[in-house]
Amino acid sequence: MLTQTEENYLKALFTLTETEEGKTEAGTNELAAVLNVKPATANDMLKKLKEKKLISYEKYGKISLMAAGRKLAVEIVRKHRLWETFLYEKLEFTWDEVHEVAEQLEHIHSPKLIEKLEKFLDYPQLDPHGDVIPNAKGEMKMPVRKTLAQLPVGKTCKLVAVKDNSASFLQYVVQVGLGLSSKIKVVTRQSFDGSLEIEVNGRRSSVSQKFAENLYVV
Amino acid sequence: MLTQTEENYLKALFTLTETEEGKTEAGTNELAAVLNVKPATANDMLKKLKEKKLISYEKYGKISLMAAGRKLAVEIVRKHRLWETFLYEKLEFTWDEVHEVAEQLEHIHSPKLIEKLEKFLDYPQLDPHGDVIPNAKGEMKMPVRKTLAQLPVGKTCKLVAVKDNSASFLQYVVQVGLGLSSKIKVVTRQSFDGSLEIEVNGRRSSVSQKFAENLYVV
DNA sequence: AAATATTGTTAGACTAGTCTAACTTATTAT
DNA sequence: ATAATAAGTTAGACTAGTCTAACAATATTT
Repeated sequence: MLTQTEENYLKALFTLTETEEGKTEAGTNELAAVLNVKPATANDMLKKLKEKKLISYEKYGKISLMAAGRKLAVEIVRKHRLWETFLYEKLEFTWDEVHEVAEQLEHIHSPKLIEKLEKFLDYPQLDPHGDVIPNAKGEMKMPVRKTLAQLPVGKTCKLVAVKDNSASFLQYVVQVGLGLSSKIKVVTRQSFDGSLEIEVNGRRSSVSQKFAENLYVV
Repeated sequence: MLTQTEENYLKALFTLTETEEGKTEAGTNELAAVLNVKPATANDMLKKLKEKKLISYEKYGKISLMAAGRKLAVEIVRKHRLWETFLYEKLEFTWDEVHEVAEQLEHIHSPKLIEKLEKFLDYPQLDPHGDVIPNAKGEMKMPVRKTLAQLPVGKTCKLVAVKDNSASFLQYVVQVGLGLSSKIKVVTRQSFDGSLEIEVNGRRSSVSQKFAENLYVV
């Protein structure tokens, strides 16, 4: 069985190599940065994970997950997102509070617990941030997602997810009056810089293109 | 903040010094035994916990919890019992399955999580084994508890807790047709050895005095 | 009270995970 | 194509938690 630390490395590699489109490899420094450790530390762990045949990696080369490693990583992501859903839906946690606690809960080992939790939550498809929850087989059906930046002027849409899950971004989102399932209307778009004027619950705000690109809508 | 290991030592000391009536101290070997480590290991940790002023302990002397250590221990017991209640009541875990998973969940650090979980469970007083759940202030109101062995012949009672929480005992309990809240009628008692004939859901069984002493009833 | 048994302690070693500091390889820019 | 920069690696050290083996103190038995 893996240690929590090993699990964290696999999860980080998963998000690093599968979140950004087309990317399938990561580097030592990059990995160390997201895990808040020094490159030397990450390097040691990479050797260990290679030894266990969970990643493929050669000295001075790029890192990628092997099938067994990816499977374990997906399992951890699944647990993380199910716990986030539990905290949000059953325990009244807010959007930006769930992540930190789920970081701990994702390391609880008990297949039965996750099965039962998923059932209790009635087999949710998306977590509170709108990210896909892998099913028990490790499959993630990726919905095609559109960002607010792509929506034509005049149209109304519903917020289903955010791309950036940092607490600072989430707090900004809340500040603009947005939450999951909020209705958003695009009032105007500046062709100069792509910034938008939007309307949420009758309240108008002006947001940058970058902001709009971080909001997934349907 | 304490490590999981430190938390486990405090919890073990708590159960060792407060579960048995009148006992307020423990020894190194005894502690090591319940934690499944060698006495040498426990000895190292005792020095560390003493350093942190969580226990009182002198070389070759007995061990007892100091106020700060006891408070932390109670907090862990509280978390353990709330999680057991959650697993049993919400996730359909059985009586004998909850403990193992709760051993992991009790180490999640988040005051808000425990507050909300307690509220979600509607402030339960007893866990699935009938043990008292300490409240947020760390108070445990100990109910006076009667065992089945003390019940007069002819009386009917309800099972609220068991003294021995070992999986083997719990499985035996289930075998006799008993569960939490089961109604039990004492049909006969042998004055020779204190053994009882009991009736549960119309089904009669004969049980030893020792068995009956491990069942708390109201 | 001496012998024996139990209980507790110490010293030294090991693993996992981390660090710093020095070094090597690869990439980029002039 | 060489110098500068970035990325990656190694060696050695540290902490936490564990072990074994040897030793010391305390308790028990005869």
